[in-house]
Amino acid sequence: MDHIYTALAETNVFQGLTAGDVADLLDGRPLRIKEYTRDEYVAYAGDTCYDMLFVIKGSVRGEMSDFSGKTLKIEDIVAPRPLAAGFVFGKNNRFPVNIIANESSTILTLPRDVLIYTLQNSRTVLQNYLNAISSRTQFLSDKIHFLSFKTIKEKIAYFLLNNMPKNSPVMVMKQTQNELADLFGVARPSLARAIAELEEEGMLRAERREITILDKEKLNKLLNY
Amino acid sequence: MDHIYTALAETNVFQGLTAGDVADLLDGRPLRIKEYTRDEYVAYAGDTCYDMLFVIKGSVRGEMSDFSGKTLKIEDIVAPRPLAAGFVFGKNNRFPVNIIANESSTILTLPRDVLIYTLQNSRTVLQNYLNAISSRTQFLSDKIHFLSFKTIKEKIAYFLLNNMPKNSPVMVMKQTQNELADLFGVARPSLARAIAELEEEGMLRAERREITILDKEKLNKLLNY
DNA sequence: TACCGTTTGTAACAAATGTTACAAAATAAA
DNA sequence: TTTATTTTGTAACATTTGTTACAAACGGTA
Repeated sequence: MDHIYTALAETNVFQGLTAGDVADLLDGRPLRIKEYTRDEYVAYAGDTCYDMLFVIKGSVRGEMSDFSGKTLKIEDIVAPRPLAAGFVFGKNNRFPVNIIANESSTILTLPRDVLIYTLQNSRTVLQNYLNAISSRTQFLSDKIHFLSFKTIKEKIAYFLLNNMPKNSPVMVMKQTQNELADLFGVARPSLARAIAELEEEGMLRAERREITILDKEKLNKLLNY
Repeated sequence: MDHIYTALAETNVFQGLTAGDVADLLDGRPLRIKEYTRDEYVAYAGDTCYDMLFVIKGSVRGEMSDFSGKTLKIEDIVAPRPLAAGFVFGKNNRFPVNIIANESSTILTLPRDVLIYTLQNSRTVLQNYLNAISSRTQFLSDKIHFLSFKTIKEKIAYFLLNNMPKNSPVMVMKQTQNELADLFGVARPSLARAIAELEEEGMLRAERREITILDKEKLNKLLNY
């Protein structure tokens, strides 16, 4: 069991506690541990989420699927990390995605009751847990804000204004144009064209990954309809 | 103070407790109560959110604003309701929107410490709070899923399949086409055209607010690229 | 250096959506 | 009922984005 507690202590939910602290907190509580082989389903989208899951070993992926089966999008979750922390409670506490093992993996199941017990008995874990799901809310909230921009130019403006270094108008992109296009949910040539247009309009100068902001005010105005 | 506790007991976070229970829980804790007049700012977007707020009386609105000021979108929050529950904790615990009073309103401030104390001392409140922010996560998650559909037809298909009555293929829309178009983030005539096309393709029959699903399978397929 | 795979810039054309406008139908009000 | 207002259906046209294709520029490697 020791390696389990050690792995848990490394997750964001138990950070600040030692493996020993975790062992004391959870000692005697009904935990389930299960091994999964490659491509085995850990949970199905729509399943009610009664327990909090932790990836103790290996990695799993979340696949968003739809009304008749085929997969859409993927997120990888590598040990040690909690899984679907935001879906244990709430009105519609169901997995939003299929969870599938990428390799042989170990999943720890922490029943909801045990989680509540733990949250009430460790102020640290409570804080961590609240931070974890709140961060998720904030991340999603930002994402929606971003998605609410209609045109590609607006998305670029928002992205640049948020990621620009503070001192200099020059920034070097970490991503390729292809990765950016995926992030924006647009086609790569469309992104290139939009950048070229912003360039023509004098707002920036772009040369491969290096972008220089020339007119910050004008970029701002793009975002205010 | 009594009416304060009564109002709190009516919020989702304190549901299941009587006003007396709430009074006992919070007795002696440092709560701040402040009155706001119409159009007064309660909080600015970007402000760090140290406390949990409750609208005790009146109503406020959240306005999303951008890099140079003008407002974009609005959500109304009517008493009694908590405000920004998901933004008290987390990495980026800042208000995502400006909060402005719609009328003369009363706001109760519950400092983060008091909130944590309360969560640890009332299992009911802990459960309620977790449910509240988890529901928010789930709501946002659904919203993103919805926004991830590219075409208007896909959005319609998703909306119909999710809101259709279980027994009958006929549904009567609660919203006008205009409201639906806003919800989908598209122009109203574009929505009407998309509905007409789905009709031509034999998936449904639409007559004003009454929509009959004719080919559920075909609608499904739209969502799987 | 020469070679090869990746990334970027660009163009022509197709598809989807927005914009504007207007008339018919439904609904509400007088 | 008549009248006014809202909602819906539709069309023509503009704008934006996607698709496909290809060449130039870049980066790594033999």
